[in-house]
Amino acid sequence: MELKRAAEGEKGFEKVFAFLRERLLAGSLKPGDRLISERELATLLGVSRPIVREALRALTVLGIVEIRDRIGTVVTRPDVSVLNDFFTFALAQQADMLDDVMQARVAIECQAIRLACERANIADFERLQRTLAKIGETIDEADAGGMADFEFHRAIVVASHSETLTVLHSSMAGLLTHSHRSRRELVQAFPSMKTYLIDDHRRIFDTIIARDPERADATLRKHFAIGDEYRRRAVVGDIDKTSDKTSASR
Amino acid sequence: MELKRAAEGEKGFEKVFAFLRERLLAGSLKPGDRLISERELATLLGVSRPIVREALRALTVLGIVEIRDRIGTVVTRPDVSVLNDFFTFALAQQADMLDDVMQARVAIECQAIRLACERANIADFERLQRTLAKIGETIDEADAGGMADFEFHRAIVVASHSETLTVLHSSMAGLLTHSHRSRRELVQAFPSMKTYLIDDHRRIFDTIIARDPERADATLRKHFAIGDEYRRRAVVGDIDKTSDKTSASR
DNA sequence: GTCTGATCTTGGTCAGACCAGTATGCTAAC
DNA sequence: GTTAGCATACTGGTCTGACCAAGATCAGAC
Repeated sequence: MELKRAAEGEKGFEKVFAFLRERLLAGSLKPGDRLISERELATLLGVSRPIVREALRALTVLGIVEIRDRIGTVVTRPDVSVLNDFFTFALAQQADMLDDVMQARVAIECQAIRLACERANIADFERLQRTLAKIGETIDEADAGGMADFEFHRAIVVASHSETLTVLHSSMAGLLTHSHRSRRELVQAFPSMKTYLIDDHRRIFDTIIARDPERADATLRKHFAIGDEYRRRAVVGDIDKTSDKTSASR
Repeated sequence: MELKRAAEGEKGFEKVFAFLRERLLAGSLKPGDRLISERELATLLGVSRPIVREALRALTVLGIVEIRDRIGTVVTRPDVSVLNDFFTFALAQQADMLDDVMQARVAIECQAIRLACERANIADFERLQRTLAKIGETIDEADAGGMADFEFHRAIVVASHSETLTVLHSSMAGLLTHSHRSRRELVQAFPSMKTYLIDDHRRIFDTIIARDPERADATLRKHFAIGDEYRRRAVVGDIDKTSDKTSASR
């Protein structure tokens, strides 16, 4: 009695969701397809329209389907925003997870740069070149600089031509931009950092151009390690001249 | 009559969802908290109950909230299953994504093993030891063997003591178990694989014991590469003696 | 003090209705 | 014959009000 999985014992929402999931997974519903109307779906499955809407809304947040006002519901290509939403919520409730996410970010990027070495094309190189130049131009600006930094790293991931890696990386973007920005705020504190930021990114770029996965990975990893070191030094109070900067943004 | 169209431009579902998201992200709604009833929420936000249910259902599939029948809606700790669902759907519609996910898996695990070298404790070592032994014991069984293989790799990630990495890794678990299993089916085809499976995992284990991140990463990476190679060879028809095995499971 | 049952509340669901635009087809004008 | 125009049948978006089943609660009986 407790498990009525046998028949169509599922009730309401589950029934509709299962019905749609089945078609989706089986492939009889492919991206671009238009679902039958909510009303039809309701009568077809013997449930009310609000229930159907619940199921459709569920699929919407999963990025599988898109409800278009007055048009209909269409199957979409799986979207990134789901992971984005999830991480946003998940991290909001566990702030200590930020350091953890950084680790995941390192993981993603190091793998991405390996793939980038193999798969990057001219367009990717150009994008990397552009973003690299941007880093040099915005070296003295916290916001723009942080953005440029992020764009460069994103370009690496994009160059991996891996949808999954890109998705994972961008889903952490929101959290990472902050770290990029705060790193830039340290530039004024550590003059040496200016060199580090420019040269290091340049070195990373070179490894991709050279298509040397091992060296790319190692260089990128070192890049992160040095960044950590700077941040650590800042935390322990190695800064004196720009204490206003750091305190202001915290 | 149309109250609040002016203020909160969002309509219906968006309004409720935004309202809840705000509280969730701000932290005023923490895991374990019970939300106000659907009816109250409806009147509070000036929408109908079905709309509120849509929003709650959306949060449910995101694993942020749990609707308990006749009890209420409570905030839960973000769950991995969302990612699982997502990948399942995403994969069904883009089969080529599997290879992509494998790359992400490699990324996660290689980062995890590095952390594991630093952070693994006695309990982690014991778990690794246990799962390693299991691999040897179940070397001739496809199902149990695949499971043991997976458990070992999971133990590595767990030993990294990184929540995020663990979450990401297990979210791909559903897909990976299949790959683990199919790999095991190749054991009969390639006698040499038996050695590969046992010795290679042993080597990986040793690197963690030695707390040598670089070697661990490299060894694990090579492990995956060899696995890929076996799979590639199987695909191109390098198997002759056990064609029944492979055709049966496909 | 404990047990029991009525009542309140909660989620789960339904039916029917209205609105606002879209899509379509049919008519009427050119 | 072609096309401009409009009526109509859709679609999603939403609301109202209602009923059910079962957990939660508390008053009253024992």
